[in-house]
Amino acid sequence: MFLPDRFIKGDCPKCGAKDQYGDGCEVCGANYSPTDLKNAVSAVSGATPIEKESEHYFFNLADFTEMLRDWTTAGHLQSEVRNKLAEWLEGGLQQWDISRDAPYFGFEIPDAPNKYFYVWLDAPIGYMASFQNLCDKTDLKFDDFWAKDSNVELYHFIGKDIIYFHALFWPAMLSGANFRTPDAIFAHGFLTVNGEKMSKSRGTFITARTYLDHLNPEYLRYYFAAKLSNSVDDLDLNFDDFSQRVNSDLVGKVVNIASRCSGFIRKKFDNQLSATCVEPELLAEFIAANETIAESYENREFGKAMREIMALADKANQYIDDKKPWAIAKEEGKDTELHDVCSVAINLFRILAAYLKPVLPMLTNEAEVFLNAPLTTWIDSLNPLLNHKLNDFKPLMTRVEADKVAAIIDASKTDLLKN
RNA sequence: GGCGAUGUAGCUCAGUUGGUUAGAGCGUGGGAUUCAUAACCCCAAGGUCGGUGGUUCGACCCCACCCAUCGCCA
Repeated sequence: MFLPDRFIKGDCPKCGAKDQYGDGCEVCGANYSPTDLKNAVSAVSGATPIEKESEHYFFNLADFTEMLRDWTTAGHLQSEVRNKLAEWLEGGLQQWDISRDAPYFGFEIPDAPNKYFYVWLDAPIGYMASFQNLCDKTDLKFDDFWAKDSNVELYHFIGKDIIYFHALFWPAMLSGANFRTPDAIFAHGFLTVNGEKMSKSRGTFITARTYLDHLNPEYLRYYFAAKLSNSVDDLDLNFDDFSQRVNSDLVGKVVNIASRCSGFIRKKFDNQLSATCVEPELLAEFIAANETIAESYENREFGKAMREIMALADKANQYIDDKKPWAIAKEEGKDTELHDVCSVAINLFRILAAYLKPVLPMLTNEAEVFLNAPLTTWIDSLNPLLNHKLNDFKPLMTRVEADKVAAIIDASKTDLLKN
């Protein structure tokens, strides 16, 4: 394989320091070419590199300097990303080597035997190809989305390691080919596990498949949402925090609201909600929150959205605690009050379920069954369920169990041995 | 090595244009309660806001340098 400078290590040709990279010596500060290194080896395989002469194809990125300077500073990028790209632009854009010699994978370059397109040239084009494939099967029109004058919104969600390909080369490629450019590139950080990089040897390299074999995906969806912001910060999956957070927020708070009131509704009122809403102000407050929650979602401040929703869940539990339906139930002639209080709580739960739907579709489906009412729209006006028949409540979500988490880690270690 | 970021309570994270005693959730300790999947409610402890200088009447916030961590280097 082709070895970039830093994948070649060896002894400094000037001071003889060992284990130096191919571009410069960290001991004496000398700069040199990787071919000057003594006792050079591949940092990847340890093999001795050989020199080959090869013709390469280049993308003349510098031709797009002005276009990129405008595009990268026009609100399409996060500020951290913009700063990073400014570095490249200031240093002057170099030609981008877009060919690789066989053996390589992907697409062979036409009329250039044994030469292939560099993977990051064709990978984003694959987005368009996939979409064309979809267009072929539906009524969608490719040009409506990708033509220069398209006003459809186009976003890419990527990891921070591939920012350059999507925020620098990709807009230049699209521009050069006379296609529209993305409205925005959203970069996320990396996922760490228990504060460390995922490591196969430590058994912390966890695949989605392994996770799914043991735990409900909604746990992870919520945990990620609760910790995600619109920055490129890394995100840590801390299993202790994960279990506590999910159990506390989803089971202890949100589901608990329905759980603790549904029994009264079922036993005393045959699962029929009250015909009147006795707390219109409280419900209005919950509904008013839809604006800030929606704004947080829109801004990709998912953690903020989850905090806002959980604050409402706390408020709902406080309301129940304040009214004490279990005490009301023991008093003669207070059935109406009991009915009203529990019905308010169920309606509060419904609003929370609607807010959580983007993150927890399965839980929301279960809630819809229980509520016997669809949550197909964003709740932004007062429209409580009144005189409405519920289905019997059954546990909407069970707690994260410690042995399941341990099983994931064990399975991850076992998977490693198999490979 | 160059560059970009990150560093706030035991854990995970918020802190809007610098402005009184720095916040939340979880965890911990205490209390209350028993409707609820030992859940919920109330109270409390706990932080030299990575370090050192600087700017300012005033800095978690601005500047410089340093340390640690992460990433990128076509």
